[in-house]
Amino acid sequence: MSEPDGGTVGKAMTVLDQVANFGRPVRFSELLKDSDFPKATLFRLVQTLTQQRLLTYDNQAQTYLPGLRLVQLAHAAWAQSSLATVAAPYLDELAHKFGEAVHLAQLENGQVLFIDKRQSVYRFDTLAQTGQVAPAYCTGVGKAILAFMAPMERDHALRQQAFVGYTPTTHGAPDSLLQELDAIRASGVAYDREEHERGIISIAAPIMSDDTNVLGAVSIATSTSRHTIESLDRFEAVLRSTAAQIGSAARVWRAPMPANPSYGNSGGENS
Amino acid sequence: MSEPDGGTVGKAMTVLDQVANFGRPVRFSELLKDSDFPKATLFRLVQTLTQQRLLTYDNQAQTYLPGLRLVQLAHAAWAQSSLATVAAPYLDELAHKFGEAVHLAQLENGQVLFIDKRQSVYRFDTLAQTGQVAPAYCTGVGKAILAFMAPMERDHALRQQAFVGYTPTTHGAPDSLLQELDAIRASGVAYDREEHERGIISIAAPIMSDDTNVLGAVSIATSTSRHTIESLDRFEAVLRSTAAQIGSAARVWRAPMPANPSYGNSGGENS
DNA sequence: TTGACATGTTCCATTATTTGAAACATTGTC
DNA sequence: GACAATGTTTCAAATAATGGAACATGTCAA
Repeated sequence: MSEPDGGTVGKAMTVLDQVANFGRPVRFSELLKDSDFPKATLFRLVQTLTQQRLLTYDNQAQTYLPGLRLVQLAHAAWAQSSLATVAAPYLDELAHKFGEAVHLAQLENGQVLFIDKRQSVYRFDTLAQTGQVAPAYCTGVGKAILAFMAPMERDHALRQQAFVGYTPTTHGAPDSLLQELDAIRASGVAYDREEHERGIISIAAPIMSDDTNVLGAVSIATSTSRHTIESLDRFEAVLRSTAAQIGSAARVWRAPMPANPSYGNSGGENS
Repeated sequence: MSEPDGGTVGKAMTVLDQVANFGRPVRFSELLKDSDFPKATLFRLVQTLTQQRLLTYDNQAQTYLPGLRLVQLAHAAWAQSSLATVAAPYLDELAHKFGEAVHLAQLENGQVLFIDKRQSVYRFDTLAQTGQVAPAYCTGVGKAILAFMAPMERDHALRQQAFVGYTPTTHGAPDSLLQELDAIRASGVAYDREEHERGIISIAAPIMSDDTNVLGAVSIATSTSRHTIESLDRFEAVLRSTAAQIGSAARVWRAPMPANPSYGNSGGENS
């Protein structure tokens, strides 16, 4: 981690993230304490963000909060993300069929981002909510995605994992994870064996846009009070076929657009 | 409104909005055609946004889309917006009790922003989804909020209304709307008489944090095939009491935070 | 009341970033 | 092969961001 910023926009985003991560109304001085920016600079950044309605200022309590404009923008991002809209009916079906929690996730900057979810009829709540992020190395959806990524991208993603031990079963290092990813690639499904949250297990399948391209993953999550890892296999067949259906639906959805067919582009991030 | 921008961040946000409003993958040249920015400037703005993952670049199709980082940020905004989290159980209750669609909205920059919703059991879909925006002057929630705003703020908001005629019953000018707002203030509830969408009607109640401060509004929306404006009154009592409950819940929720009791702050916008 | 302290806001000369016309590069088309 | 369209880079000039320090405001203790 050297300098992910550089431009003014980057600095503004750093501050925005900072406020978002506080998870509660935050004072200017609190931000200042946590920030590398000098007082005057931070002040103007916060002011700019507030003007843009990316932050909200509560002048009763003199605190800042992430602004609602973000919710508005996110709707556009969500609606246009190929997966979310396409997958919705399939998630409904899965949730309805089994009554368990269903999650749809994509990888975003090395982390699992939950794009959509369906609640279990049993109303216990996993942490996951739309828009939330979780580590990739210790979630079912995360491992399902990692397993089917192109080796180069996967390595990049693996280097972003923190390998914090949330529970006794959490992977503590890349080695054991890599081994499991091989197994996942062979079997086609990934399990979360209480690796992130004690008492929560899941089975996840990757969503492929084609043989080599993973878009995201679906999972069925439940609690150890109702299922064991073994009994999750009851869901496997339907889960896999649903993931496959979502994949092809996404492929079709993407098709209308190209205008210039075929391209010989070989990887390469921009800048 | 001449130039809401000025800073670099403002310009970047303009571009981000532009991409979001396209509602589909968009090429650089399309953005350029629609933009006041010179080519090189726009190019660098788009590049910056992409680096920040506020935009996603599909180098297959050479198109830009709003980035998933927005979804992540929006979750923070949503979870911390006093209303959304506080109101959730009440929305559940309303939806369960009547089986009709329930909407929770706030005013954001003169527009109605849907913060949360519950689906009707009848599965007809109104336009509203979380994160979507709608005009204030022709929706139940919008009018409920406008009616209870402080006069100065209301005037400001009214000047932001476009008064487009979506249907025959849409208000075409401020005059008739103002009259209705008086009536709403007197009665405590607002109706949408197919003003935004033909066939969709709703009854809405404001959510007040105290006698003079409106936070948002809740509504029950249905279709003309199941209800008339008159039969919506069946919901009025429960809707009003729910709105009141959400209001006091929000008040309590805000209380825990201060740390330094009492404050003699008298208004004053910043900047 | 007074003074010390913490927090938040503004100034302004300096510095660094952004700007954009024009040149360049790449790809698709006739 | 020349042409057109789209996307990318360059570089001096214009602009915006910077941050140390001064200022303002409110808080608290003596």
